Amino acid sequence: MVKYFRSLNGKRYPLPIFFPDATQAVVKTLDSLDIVNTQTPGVLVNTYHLYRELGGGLIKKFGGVRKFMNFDGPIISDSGGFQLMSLVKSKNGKGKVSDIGISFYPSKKRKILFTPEKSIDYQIKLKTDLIVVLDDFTPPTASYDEAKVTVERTIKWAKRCRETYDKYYKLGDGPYLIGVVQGGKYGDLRKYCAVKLAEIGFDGLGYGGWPIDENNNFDYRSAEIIAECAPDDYLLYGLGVGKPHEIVNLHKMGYQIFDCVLPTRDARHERLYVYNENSVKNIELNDDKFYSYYVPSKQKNYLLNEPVSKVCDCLLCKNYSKAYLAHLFRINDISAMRLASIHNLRFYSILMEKLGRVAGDKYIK
RNA sequence: GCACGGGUGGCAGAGUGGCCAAAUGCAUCGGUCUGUAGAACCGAAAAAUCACAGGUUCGAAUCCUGUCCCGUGCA
Repeated sequence: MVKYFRSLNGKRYPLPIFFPDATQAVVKTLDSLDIVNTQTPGVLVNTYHLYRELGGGLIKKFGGVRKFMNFDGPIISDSGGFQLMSLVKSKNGKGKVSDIGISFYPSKKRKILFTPEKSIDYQIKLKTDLIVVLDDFTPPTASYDEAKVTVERTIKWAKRCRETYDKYYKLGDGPYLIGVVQGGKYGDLRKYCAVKLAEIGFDGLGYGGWPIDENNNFDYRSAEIIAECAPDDYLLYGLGVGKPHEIVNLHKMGYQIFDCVLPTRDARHERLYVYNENSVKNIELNDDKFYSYYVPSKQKNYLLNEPVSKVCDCLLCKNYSKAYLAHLFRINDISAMRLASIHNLRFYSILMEKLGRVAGDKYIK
C-alpha cells in the first residue's frame, strides 16, 4: 500500500489526505494562508472551470496553478468529467457527450469542446500533482444499458488520456494519473471498468459517479469492488467523498485520497462539524456517531461565551465564542463563512491525522 | 410659499373603479447540501381594513375635496 503522497517538487505528505475543493483556484472565502493554517495539506482545482476562466496563457505565465494561487502544498486537479452531470446531463443542461468528448455552451456565443486529450494537456499545464482522466459520468438513475455505455466510453477515454500522458511523462515520474471507475450501482460494471482501467495502467483508481442513492445511503459496495480490483500499489481515491464517517469507512477499504465540497459548502451554509469529545485523543472513529452538526444561530441558547469545539484549535475556536459567530451569521457577514470554513477544514485535517494513526476493520453505519 | 411626485404588511414595492382581505422581493421560521454554474436551493407561516377625514358610485387602495406628512425642483 502506498504510504505517502508525493508532489511534483519531491515533497512527501502522509496519507490519508483530504483535499478541499478550490474549484476555481480558491477555497471560497479563504485565501491560501488560511488554508495552510487549517493544517490542510492540499487542495483540488477543476480543469474545466480554470480552462473556461483562464485559458492557457495565464497559467503558463505563472508556471502552473500553484504559483498563481501562491499555495505551496500539493494541488490535484479534477478532469472536468464530473461537469457532465451538472452542466450537460442535468435537466436544463446544454451540451452533449459524444465519443469525441464533451461539448458545452457556457454562453450563447461560446462553445467549449472538452476531449480526453485536452483535459490531460491542460492538467499538465496546470502542473498539478495528481491528475484525473476525463470520464463519462454514470448518472444515478442510469439503467444497466445506459450505465454500460458510460463505462465503455470511460474506458476508451481513459486509454486516450494515458496515451496523452505518455507524451509528457513516464508513469511514475510525473504527476499521479488516476483512472475513474464508473458503472453506477451495477457491481459487474464497476468490476469490469476497474479491471479494464488497471490493464491500461494508472497510478491509482478513483471511485467515480454518484455514491449516494435516493434514500441518502452511501454505496459502499461499489467502493469495495473497486478496492478489490485495484492492484496493491494503486492509490485509491474517493472522488467527492464525503461525510466524515463515509471517509472513515472508505479508508478502511484502502482509500487514501479524498476531496469534497461538503466541509466548505456546509460552512458557508452555517453547518459546522463538531467532534463529540473533549480531546482529540478520545475521539473514537468506530463509534456510530463521533461528530455532530452545529448551527450557530439556530441553537436554543446560542449566545454562549464558549468555543464551538473544545477539541478544535482553529482560528475560530481559539479566539471567538459561539455567541460572536452566531452574531456574524445573523448579520450575514462574510467573516462568518470564513471562520466556519476554517473550522470545518480543521475538523477534516484532524480526521486525517486520526486516520493516519488508527486502523480498524469495523464499518460505521 | 409655489409646482410637480409620493404616502400600501417589519422593510422594499406591484396594483390607478369590480377578478384586491391586495402580487413579488427582503427579513422570519424549517429543511437540503457529497470529483462546487451553490454566501445556493427547497419549503412554511405570519403580517396591510392601502396617511387621516369627508364625498362621488351599486362598488374605491384606485376618482374628487380638505388636512397632515415625505421627496424633488423653483423662489
